Amino acid sequence: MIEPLAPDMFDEICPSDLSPIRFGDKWTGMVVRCLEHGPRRFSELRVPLRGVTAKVLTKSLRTMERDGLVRRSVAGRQVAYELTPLGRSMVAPMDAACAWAREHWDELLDAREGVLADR
Amino acid sequence: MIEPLAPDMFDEICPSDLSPIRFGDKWTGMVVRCLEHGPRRFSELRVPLRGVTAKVLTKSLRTMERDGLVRRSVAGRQVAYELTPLGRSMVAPMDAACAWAREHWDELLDAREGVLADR
DNA sequence: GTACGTGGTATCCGTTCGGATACCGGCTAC
DNA sequence: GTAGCCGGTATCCGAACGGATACCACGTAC
Repeated sequence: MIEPLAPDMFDEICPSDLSPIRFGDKWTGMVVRCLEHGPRRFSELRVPLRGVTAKVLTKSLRTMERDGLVRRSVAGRQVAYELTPLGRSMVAPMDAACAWAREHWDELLDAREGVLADR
Repeated sequence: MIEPLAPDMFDEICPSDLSPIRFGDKWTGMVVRCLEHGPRRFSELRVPLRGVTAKVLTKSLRTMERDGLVRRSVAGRQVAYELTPLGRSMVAPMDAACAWAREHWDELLDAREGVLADR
């Protein structure tokens, strides 16, 4: 999930992949979490989102902009991204999804481990 | 979204594609809705899920089974699928997601139309 | 026996996704 | 002037996704 379940929510081995619930593309959820408490610059987003390349992050942000989730603003030569009201409104269902994942963590894990054990 | 927003939730032009929130793969959400009120057979699932080919539906169901969302049971030569408790528990966050989509319908639509108008 | 329904599998295909790598113009610090 | 940061773009790539089509074994209805 998107909310910090592990000490580092953006950890490579962040188990959030286990949750079948996804918001937008691979990075959308994490971008929303990054912008939740205020605008961030492009390079500020890249730091917590370890491993994302500029191209992929750009594409995610452009899609989010198209969908009305973020607003891109150029001030001088600073580029900042911030959530729109619509983007901010997504935090609630995201929290619900995170709560569900946390609550059913063991079941999710068991299902996968059962499969792993089968091999 | 997955909940009936349009008269026919499984309509080809069902606007649920607009919602950025997805549960599992393309058909997972609709399968959950189909199984919400009891077990269904393979061919019973294919009817409301117009357009899904056997291969794709099978793959979705297998994945859902692997993830502990559905149980597949063979009785005689009847094959039935039903939600597990975990699968059933996904209905709540799905409802939350549907409520969000319904609530922000116009904004979602406006964002896309803005793009369409640009062309 | 033969046509049909059930619950699939096998093969092929085009598109999309996400990433790797290289490169770029504009500006700043030194 | 030249090295570096910022915010990207361009190109290429492999994997996954979703669909089309053909085929199949099994059982039943007629």
